[in-house]
Order: sequence, then structure tokens, then C-alpha cells
Amino acid sequence: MDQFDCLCIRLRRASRALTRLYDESLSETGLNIAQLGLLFSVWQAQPIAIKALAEKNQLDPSTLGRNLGVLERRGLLALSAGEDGRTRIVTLTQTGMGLLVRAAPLWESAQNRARERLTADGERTLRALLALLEGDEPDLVAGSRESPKEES
Amino acid sequence: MDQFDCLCIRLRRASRALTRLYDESLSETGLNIAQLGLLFSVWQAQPIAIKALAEKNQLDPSTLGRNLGVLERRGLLALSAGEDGRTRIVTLTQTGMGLLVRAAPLWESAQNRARERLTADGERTLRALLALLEGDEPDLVAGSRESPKEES
DNA sequence: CAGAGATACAGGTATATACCGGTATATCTG
DNA sequence: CAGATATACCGGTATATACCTGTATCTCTG
Repeated sequence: MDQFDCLCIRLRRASRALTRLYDESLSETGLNIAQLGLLFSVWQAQPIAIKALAEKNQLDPSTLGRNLGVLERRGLLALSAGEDGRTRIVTLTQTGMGLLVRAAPLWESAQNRARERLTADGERTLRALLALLEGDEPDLVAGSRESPKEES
Repeated sequence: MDQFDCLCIRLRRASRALTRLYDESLSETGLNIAQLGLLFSVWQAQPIAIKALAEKNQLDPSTLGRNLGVLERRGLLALSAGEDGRTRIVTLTQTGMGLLVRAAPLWESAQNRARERLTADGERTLRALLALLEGDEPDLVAGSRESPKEES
């Protein structure tokens, strides 16, 4: 029972290690992988309210709100009032889009380094397992890539 | 290219989700899964210096130091000076040991819930993949459980 | 043994993360 | 339409995480 043998602890440990790997690749952009993922997510979904973006990313809305604040202060995205007066609408700025483009090859390099640590087969399985853990539709082992849209 | 298709982002998302699952099970103990893992790790390795414990857990030493501080303030573990005047030695207190014992069944319940989301086969593969990501010896696919000791 | 270098930690700063409670706005109901 | 309820967000609080810098201690070298 080395290291607790706790799935969660192991997943957290792997998550930290992998985060360090990606963050290192991204360092020259001043972004970490969490921020890059958020920028990308906004780009995909904009304009989008905080709540919806939080669901899409499985993040607590208040957590997401603060994370967005960091990126807004750097001028990478904009928060504006929605038609529904309660909501705040997130969009990417030109600066944010530019940084996203500039970060892309660095991200790819990190992704490749990560892949080197996984066999191709292992990677496919990992994706399926992560989907399970994330609570997606149990797509397991299926290599079906083009799910047209998440029901969000 | 749903959701960035970034291994790191997906791993982080899964880590958050799984953490919430375990934390929920542990809530009545006032511990989260990170703290429980730390207590367990101390129990296994005590007496141990912060640096060594950090390596064992693949945590930044300063991060670990602060995390230990939280548990020390709750009286769950003790920090004392080592023979080497630079080091601080961590040991579990009686209270800490008691809480560890009390938390065990709750942790097991969480672990079982986590397993329900994974097939048994998937779990074995996940472990192997996590080992890869964590940089352990590439044990992949081997079901060998009893590795006598980590080289730490 | 004295000074140089290495090591272990503490603390500053910043971000990520979650929960809870408060406020503003929207929607529903009588 | 007024009051009740629901929703979206914000800010407080706490913890997790990492990097960088400073300080104390140890070790090595001349």
C-alpha cells in the first residue's frame, strides 16, 4: 500500500507534475496552463456568462470569477453586463486572442512532451478514463472524436 | 477539438472533480483529501524532515511547509528541530493518529465511489498511466503490487 | 579554524480552488 | 402589481500550490 494507493492523491500528484511541465513551456507567455485553458474556453464559447463558463469548465463559479479577474486585469478578456442584468458576459480581447495564438506552439510542445511520457495507446485510454472521471457521457474505449456539442 | 483536448487541462479537471468527491466523504472529519494524504504520508515516514517529505509527495517544500502548518495548528502533527539544526522533523500526534483512524472508513467509501466510476480494468490502467505521469519507474501494465520500497 | 559554498527552511507574493453569505436582478404567484 | 422565490454574481475566508528571496545552519577547503 505504497503511497496510500489513493486514486485521488495519485491523480492530484500527476496533475501537479503535468501542470509544472506545461507551465514551464508556457512561461515566456506569462500564462499558466489553467489560464491558457480558460482563454481558449472563452474563445470557443464567447460571448458567455460566468455561470455557463463555469459549468463548461466544471469550476466553481466564484473560483472562475476570480480567475477571470486576473485575465481581465491583464487586458486579455473583457467582462460586460449581459441583457439579464445579473449576468456578466465574457469575451476575448484582441490582446487575448493574440496571446492565445502566440501560446499555441508552446502549448503544443508541452503536449508533445506529455505524450512522450505516455504511450499512444495509453493516451487514448487515459482520455477515456478522464472522461469517466469528469462525468462525461460514458464514451469509454470508443475512439469517437467528433461529438458535435456538449449539452451545456 | 472539444475542450482544448489538452491532457493537462483534462487531468486538472478530473482532479478537481475527484477531489470534490473525496472531500465530500471526508467532510465530517474536517479534513480534505490532501490533508488526509499528508497525514498518512507522515504516519508512514515519520520521523521525517520537510524536504524529504516534499520529495516523497512531489510537492514544493515551501508548499508542504505551509500545508503542514495547518495540520500542526490543529494539533494533528508536531514539528520539532532535527539534529541538523536546519531541518524540522515532522511526526504524527496522538490526535492526528486518532483522526487518521477515524477517517479511514470514510476515505474507503470515497475510494469505492471513485472505483464505481471506473471499470476495474480501467482502474488498473489508470494507475499505470498515473505512474508514468508521476515519473515513477515505468511499471506500465504490470500488475505488480508489492514494490518493496521507493528509492526515496 | 575562517571563509566559501551548499542546504533546509520561512516568508513574501501570486494564483487556483471551494464554500458560504450577501446583494442585485429576474421570475413566479396570488 | 406586490411579495415570495430563484438566479447570478461578488467578496470574505480558508486552503493548496509554486516561485523567489532571505536567513540560519551545516559542510568543505585552504
